[in-house]
Amino acid sequence: MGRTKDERRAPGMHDVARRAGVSHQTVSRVVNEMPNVRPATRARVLQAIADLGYRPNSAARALVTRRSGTIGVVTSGSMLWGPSSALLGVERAAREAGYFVSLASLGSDPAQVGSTLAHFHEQAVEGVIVIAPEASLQHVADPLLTEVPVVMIGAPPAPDSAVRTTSVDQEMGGRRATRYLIGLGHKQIHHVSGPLEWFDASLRVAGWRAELAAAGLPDGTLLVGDWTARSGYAAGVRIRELIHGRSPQAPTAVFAANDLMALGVIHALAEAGLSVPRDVSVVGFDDIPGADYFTPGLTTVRQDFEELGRRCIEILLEALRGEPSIVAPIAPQLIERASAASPRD
Amino acid sequence: MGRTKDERRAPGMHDVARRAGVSHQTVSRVVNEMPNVRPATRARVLQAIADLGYRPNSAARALVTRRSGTIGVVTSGSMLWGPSSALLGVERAAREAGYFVSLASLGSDPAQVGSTLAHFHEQAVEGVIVIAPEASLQHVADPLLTEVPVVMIGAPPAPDSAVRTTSVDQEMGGRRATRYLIGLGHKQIHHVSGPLEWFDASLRVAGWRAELAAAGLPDGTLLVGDWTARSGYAAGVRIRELIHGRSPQAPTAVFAANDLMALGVIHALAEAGLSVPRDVSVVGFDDIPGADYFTPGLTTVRQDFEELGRRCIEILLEALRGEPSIVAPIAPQLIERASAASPRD
DNA sequence: CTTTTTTGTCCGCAAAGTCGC
DNA sequence: AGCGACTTTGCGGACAAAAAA
Repeated sequence: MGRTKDERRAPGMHDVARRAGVSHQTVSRVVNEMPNVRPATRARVLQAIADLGYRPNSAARALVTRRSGTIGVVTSGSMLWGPSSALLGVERAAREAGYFVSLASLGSDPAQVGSTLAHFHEQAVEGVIVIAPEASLQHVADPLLTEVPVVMIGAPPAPDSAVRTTSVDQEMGGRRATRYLIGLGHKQIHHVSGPLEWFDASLRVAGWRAELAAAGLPDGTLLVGDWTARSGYAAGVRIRELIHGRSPQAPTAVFAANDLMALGVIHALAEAGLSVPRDVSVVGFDDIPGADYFTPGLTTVRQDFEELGRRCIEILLEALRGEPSIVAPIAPQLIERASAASPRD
Repeated sequence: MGRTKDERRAPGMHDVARRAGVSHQTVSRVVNEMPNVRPATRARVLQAIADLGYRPNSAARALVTRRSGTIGVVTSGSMLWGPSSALLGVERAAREAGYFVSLASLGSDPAQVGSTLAHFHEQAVEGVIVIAPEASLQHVADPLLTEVPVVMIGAPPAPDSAVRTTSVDQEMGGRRATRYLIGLGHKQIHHVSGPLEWFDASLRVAGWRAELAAAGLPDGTLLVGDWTARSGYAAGVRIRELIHGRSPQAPTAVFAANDLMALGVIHALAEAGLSVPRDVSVVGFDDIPGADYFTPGLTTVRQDFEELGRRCIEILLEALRGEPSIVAPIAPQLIERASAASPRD
């Protein structure tokens, strides 16, 4: 019921075979680029395929090969700049590799996690990529692990787990941002981090700490935010209070774990008459669109999500072939703009 | 080859049938909730399904039903806030409706369009949603139209085409922004638009014009940008020149077609010592994350993408059922913040 | 004994694999 | 080497057979 019956069915191998005067088997061989087909025959088949506009039916193929040709991508529900860019990169790379991409976003509801996996399982995805770098989600895909390889973006490598990972080197990002500020002469560098359950967040914290220690500087104050500009603003308010109170802990520079929070920090400082970078330097993370036109233009750390996506697929393919993967995290890049400068005193 | 052979195959209907002491057909009936199965039998089957952890094989089902249970979503390659939010909304709604979502992004390469559609065709998607509201892409999905319904987000309804559309009412958005500025007492209101090939862009222009006309105000100047902060900055530079030149066309307010461009405009103005909103009021569009912490907080027009996604799927389902759709565009909402105020003089 | 459930058999779907010629 | 016949995959549909009413 439903469909009009007169829609002529798409041609099948059989139709192609008849038209080319061969058996459907031979068509299969041609399509799958198997050897042992005479060039002349191959040409005839190819011609017939072109004539009929034949397209292999992926359902049938999936049925018999037990491979769906699709990979599942799980994203956390929040469409922040990072995750959505990573998604795009993954999609591109996947399609280039000839895979379909099935998307599923994750609500916070844990029941949804189960249904999402069931979803993928049902669809017989050949691999899963998780773009949800929260520690709490580290194991979302584990139930599928016995069946298909899982690659998780942004999670730390876990040698004991079969989950493969890849990421931009967040710690290095944190180090680069911090080192840059140190290089400018800053000695009190605070950090506004993301939620510490996010790997990215805690790694950036680690990088910040490590670099301070390496330079022999005292620890700065850690202010924990939640990636939003609002939380950055709240941190900024605390920072400006420290400064106005001439606290010994008043920073001359702030490293924010993403650009949105950096924006909030700058806003809070500006509101109190503090100028960036004259009074306080600020470095962000991500290089979101528009960061170059914040006031002032934001010095930040950029991640190459295209590359991340590509590498992610690469690793997944390696896993599918049963090969090991070389895991070299991607180096992020510091983008110098106007929000950081040498301290005044 | 490839897989280790000892992985025990997933149970099939047949296994379930044996375990429940019925035929595989009965299992099918239970699974598909067909009538004419005795409750006792149904229970036995259900039990067997649970015991074996049986999951219907979607490839086989797709093969025989000729329905894949997936819908294809095409997005333009740019992961701006709008499109990616819409994508998320669509995905949520689709999965709630029991569909898989297959994602394909579009490069600018027209050849890619073809391969994308082939991709979807191959996968036998049951419907396609296009999130690529550029006029140039209006017909990307046409080749598929004879086969499956297509819903296009943000395109104007085309009664002659089988493509269904839904959108946030962009013209109304443009009107609301403009009316708000008029209400504040502005008489020279310029507009920084997106590329006019984008429906959203030209509709916002239309709304701006219409509202100016309705208020009996002269046309403002139209500056065409490309959605980026950089282009907004360029427009801002022209605007500040007008103001400093005391041109009769100097605006007291600017309506930017997205927040990023508004950011650029503000940046250009601030650079020249012009204060927003004291010297010039600015209204944006989208309410991107962080817009509330721009300096000043950006007055903007917000679109409900969740709702958009939901409605999109709704329409697609209606199309699938052969029902007509009521197309009521979604009303966007003006968010008042600090970037617009009454003009000084 | 007829009618109405309920259940099972056979076939098709569109491709791929094995073997044999 | 180059090709075709037969079988397999997991599931749903049409119809028929069996069971219940």
